[in-house]
Amino acid sequence: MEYDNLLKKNNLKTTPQRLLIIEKLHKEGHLSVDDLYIALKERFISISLATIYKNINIMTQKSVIQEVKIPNQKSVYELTKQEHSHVVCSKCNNIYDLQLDTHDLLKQANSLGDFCISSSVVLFNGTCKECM
Amino acid sequence: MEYDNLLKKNNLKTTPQRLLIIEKLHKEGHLSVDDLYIALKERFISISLATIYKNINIMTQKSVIQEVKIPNQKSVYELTKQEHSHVVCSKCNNIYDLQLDTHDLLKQANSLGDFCISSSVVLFNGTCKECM
DNA sequence: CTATATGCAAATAGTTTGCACGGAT
DNA sequence: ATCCGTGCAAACTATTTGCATATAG
Repeated sequence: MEYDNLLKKNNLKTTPQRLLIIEKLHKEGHLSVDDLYIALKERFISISLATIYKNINIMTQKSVIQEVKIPNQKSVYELTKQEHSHVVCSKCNNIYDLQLDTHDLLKQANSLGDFCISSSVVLFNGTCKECM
Repeated sequence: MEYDNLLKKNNLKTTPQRLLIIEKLHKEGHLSVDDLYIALKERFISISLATIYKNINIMTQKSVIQEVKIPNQKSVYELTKQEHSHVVCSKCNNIYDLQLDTHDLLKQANSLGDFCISSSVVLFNGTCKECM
């Protein structure tokens, strides 16, 4: 199990709770605090919301996971991976990953000369295939 | 005062509190709930946080203003205007507006065929002129 | 005059903290 | 054996709601 390593590398002890958080995020992609709480509750009936929060916080700090803030919605979390964009479907509200070339965008932003831009976060609004 | 119209158009009564919220946002650009509370408190000593929240909520609903969510920071609000991007300076944490051509970006996102993209929100991280 | 906004207090939601116990290394 | 994680309860912070009064139209 590679998740194990991911945790060890960051000096985080491997616990079943943490593994399940990571596993769920891996499978589902994007989950809110409540999503995670409900999901983990299925396997760990007495899990506490505090545990979810503590783990989200420490794993975010260690960049194992990261928060995705979305207009008009609760934040969700995802495993940290290669930089990418998101699409929020305005029908089903699902969130999808998108691999984009943001090179030109960064160049454009830098060309104004007022800023030294290092990274970008792009979020799209639209409709997904299933909802079209 | 044009703000007056902005409110009337949306069936919102013109109150000094609302005018000041709009005025502050116009001048300062991006303010958090607390920023606004502190700012309005100067003129209206007995203003309530509830008033700030109620006004932010209704004006957001009517699209007079809008929330800007930023990674690792409190949300701020701005007057609704032409679509634009934001730069967050990682030194001073100020937020700047940026007028970008996102045409290519949208095209790129649409060209994948999996989504029908209607709009984008772009946020840059970098350093501003003063902090360089 | 009527409808809506304000300010206060209370209620609710969301998140964090401290501590005793249990599990990982 | 030690350190860290978990779960619980309590604390705290953020936001919303209900109501009486005040103000805009």
